Amino acid sequence: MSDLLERLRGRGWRMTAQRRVVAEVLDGEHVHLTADEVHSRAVAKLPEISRATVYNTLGELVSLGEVLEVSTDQRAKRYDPNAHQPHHHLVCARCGAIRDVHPVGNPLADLPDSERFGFTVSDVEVTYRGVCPNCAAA
Amino acid sequence: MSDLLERLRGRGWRMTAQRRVVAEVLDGEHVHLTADEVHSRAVAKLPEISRATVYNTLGELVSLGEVLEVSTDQRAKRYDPNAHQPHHHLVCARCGAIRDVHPVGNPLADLPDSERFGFTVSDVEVTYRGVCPNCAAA
DNA sequence: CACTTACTTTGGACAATGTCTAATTCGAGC
DNA sequence: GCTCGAATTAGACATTGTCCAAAGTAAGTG
Ligand SMILES: [Mn+2]
Ligand SMILES: [Mn+2]
Ligand SMILES: [Zn+2]
Ligand SMILES: [Zn+2]
Repeated sequence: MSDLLERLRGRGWRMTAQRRVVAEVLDGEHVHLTADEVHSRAVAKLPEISRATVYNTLGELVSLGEVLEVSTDQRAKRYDPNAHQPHHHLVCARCGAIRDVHPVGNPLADLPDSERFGFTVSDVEVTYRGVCPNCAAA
Repeated sequence: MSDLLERLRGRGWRMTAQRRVVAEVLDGEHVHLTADEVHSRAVAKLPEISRATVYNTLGELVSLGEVLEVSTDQRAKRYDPNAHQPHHHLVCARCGAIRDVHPVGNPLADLPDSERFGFTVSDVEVTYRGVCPNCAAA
């Protein structure tokens, strides 16, 4: 994660204990935390960090393109540090577990012109749903 | 829409003015209204209908499989009467316009076993994003 | 190192969306 | 027309997120 912090400092980001902690919490693979989850974990490392700062920092990381906002359910937005490799998501319908996945082919090509209604289509977002091995065993 | 009302009556649905109005509001193609929008339009036809009833009725229609809940943005859920023909969505990033689309091929087949993490994958949801002709012209 | 200043953080008010409940009303079968 | 279980209602409450004015601080300057 010092990669990320270095890059951010290079972009003129003022470094604070709060921002360092948020960046630390977001480290890892298949990480898709809600703002509230980020806040809880951040508080464990820096008890005085406020909810507003977590929201501010997440918003900035998204603006900078260093974190993605994903919404796999209609509850809270989730924050995804895997911003530099395009991917989609596989979600367990029972427990909510989320994995990053890389389907083959280009889903954009699957939308015929006759189904584009004159839109300029530039992006596609795919969410697979199913049951994870843990939940299937239970 | 009397199709829908007939079907619902057949399923033992008690018919009320409120439910009739909600069903009327949801009639049409490419309809994807929020609960609040449904409420506004319902109030225009039946001024005393309450917010709670709109939420209740929409929830029941979803449970009955007569209306789909779609979330194309991370704001409010949208309610879609086109529940009997599987489809995906094309969304204008500027104005939020939503069209029903039918991509070719089976997107489920595009997810290799090596990318399934042991999940039993049963469903996929695709959202295309772009700019609609109206917004492109402006 | 101390100073300065613009940037950051903070608590709490506020907003948007949705859920729940207890009291009242009502549809529809008899 | 009655009756009764089902539906409606207003409003309290919950969750998620935004905004603001006041206080604190990172980091460049000399
Ligand atoms: Mn991801
Ligand atoms: Mn639709
Ligand atoms: Zn699971
Ligand atoms: Zn548009």
